[in-house]
Amino acid sequence: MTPRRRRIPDATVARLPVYLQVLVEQADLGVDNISSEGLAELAGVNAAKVRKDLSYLGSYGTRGVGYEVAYLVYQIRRELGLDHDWPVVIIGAGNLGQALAGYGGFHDRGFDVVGIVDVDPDKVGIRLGDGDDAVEVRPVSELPRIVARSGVSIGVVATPPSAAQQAAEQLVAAGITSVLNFAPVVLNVPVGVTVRKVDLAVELQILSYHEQRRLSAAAPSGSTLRAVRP
Amino acid sequence: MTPRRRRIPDATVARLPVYLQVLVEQADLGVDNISSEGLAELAGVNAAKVRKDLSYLGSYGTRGVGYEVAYLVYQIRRELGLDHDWPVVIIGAGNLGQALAGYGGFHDRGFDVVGIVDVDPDKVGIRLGDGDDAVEVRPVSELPRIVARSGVSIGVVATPPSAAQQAAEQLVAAGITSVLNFAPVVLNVPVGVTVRKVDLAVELQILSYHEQRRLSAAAPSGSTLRAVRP
DNA sequence: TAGATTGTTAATCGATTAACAATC
DNA sequence: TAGATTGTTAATCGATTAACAATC
Repeated sequence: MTPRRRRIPDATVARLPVYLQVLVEQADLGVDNISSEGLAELAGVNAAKVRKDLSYLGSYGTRGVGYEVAYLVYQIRRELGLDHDWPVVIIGAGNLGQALAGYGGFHDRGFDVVGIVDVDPDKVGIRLGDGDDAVEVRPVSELPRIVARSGVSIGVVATPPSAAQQAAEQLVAAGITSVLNFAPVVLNVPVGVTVRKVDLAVELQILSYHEQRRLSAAAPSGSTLRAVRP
Repeated sequence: MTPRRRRIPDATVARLPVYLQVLVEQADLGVDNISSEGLAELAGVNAAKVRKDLSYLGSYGTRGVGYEVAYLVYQIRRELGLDHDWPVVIIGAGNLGQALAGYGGFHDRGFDVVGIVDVDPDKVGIRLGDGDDAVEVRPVSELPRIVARSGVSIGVVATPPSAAQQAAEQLVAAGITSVLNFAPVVLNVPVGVTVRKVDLAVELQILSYHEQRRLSAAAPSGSTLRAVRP
């Protein structure tokens, strides 16, 4: 009854997809072996971190030689659960929802948008994406059926902020256990449901902070840009 | 010549926009004062963290009372450089670039898309967004002019992965100092340029990992879902 | 064997949290 | 004054990194 493998640190889990991406690229270039130093360089991290991260997966390298690219790709994919495709459902077919449904980057990396739903009857029926991967916007009432039919466990919230909490509840009620939230609100979900949040404006706000610092670093010390204290 | 303020930890900078979002919401609801406990609850973190984070900005609370919402909004905005709008330019007018240019969430939070460029002549001329904020796709050759005219310092890379590095170089050459990268590649930029990366598929991959764990936790110990070791 | 590179240990660093004196 | 809540200290935890023995 002991777990087969210790928990992998969050920080490592977040980097594994980056290593995977780099390794797949190298495999395509015909590279068979790579050292922690080489992988680190390409992934933009340091070599000790690469070795430590990979050591959580097991001892898959060869001392004096490095790591076999194809084998490492296989192991990282297996660890992340990427050895099979994942169906995904999107709730909210506005600007962003439509772009996500039509975004090839998901399908390319093993995620199939099997459904997109919206409350707005005017949006229902719109076809998004192309070829085999095209989906049609359906009413929210069909969410449970879509989830049940396709065995979806990952849902994407792409509604306006005011509708996001209800959307999340509808996803959870339909059986979704992982949520990717694009709405700028904090979602409340039952324990056991995993939420990740991507707030596009927040990313810009953080860049704004860095730009701001750059400006004040550049400003002369007697600058008029001084902070105002009450 | 000493810096007016110690550096704020990255983890804190990443949370400030969340506090800001919650505080603006509360201000709209007519709430004047909030305790670290209340803000923590709404932001989904713990109260000690809120107090520590806010303490990096200064001592803006009142013991026994809490924080004045409006004043905290003002201070966080000032710290993040959000006391004025920021112009933003997008390179790449595919699916994602078009969605970002038309995405109201940027403008709502103080970011103006002042230009979007693409190498594809077929894309040039497409109008995106609506009303005052509409922009027209322009050729990449106009990038330097757009940056110079609008004083843009933040650029968004929304090209396919194969074009992303060159796109980043064009942004930097045009004078951009902060880059938001949506392409699934590691960008190489000169020191001094800040890059943040948002990889939509990576977010799904991390959720995939959590789903995978959920499955193997649920599977009986003699399950056929056992990992294959060589 | 000599050279290279992993996997792991131990040191360091940074972030989180509990606890509480300060103070409204 | 009594109750509430901040701001800060100190303890804890987790992540990063350097260093090096193990080993190909």
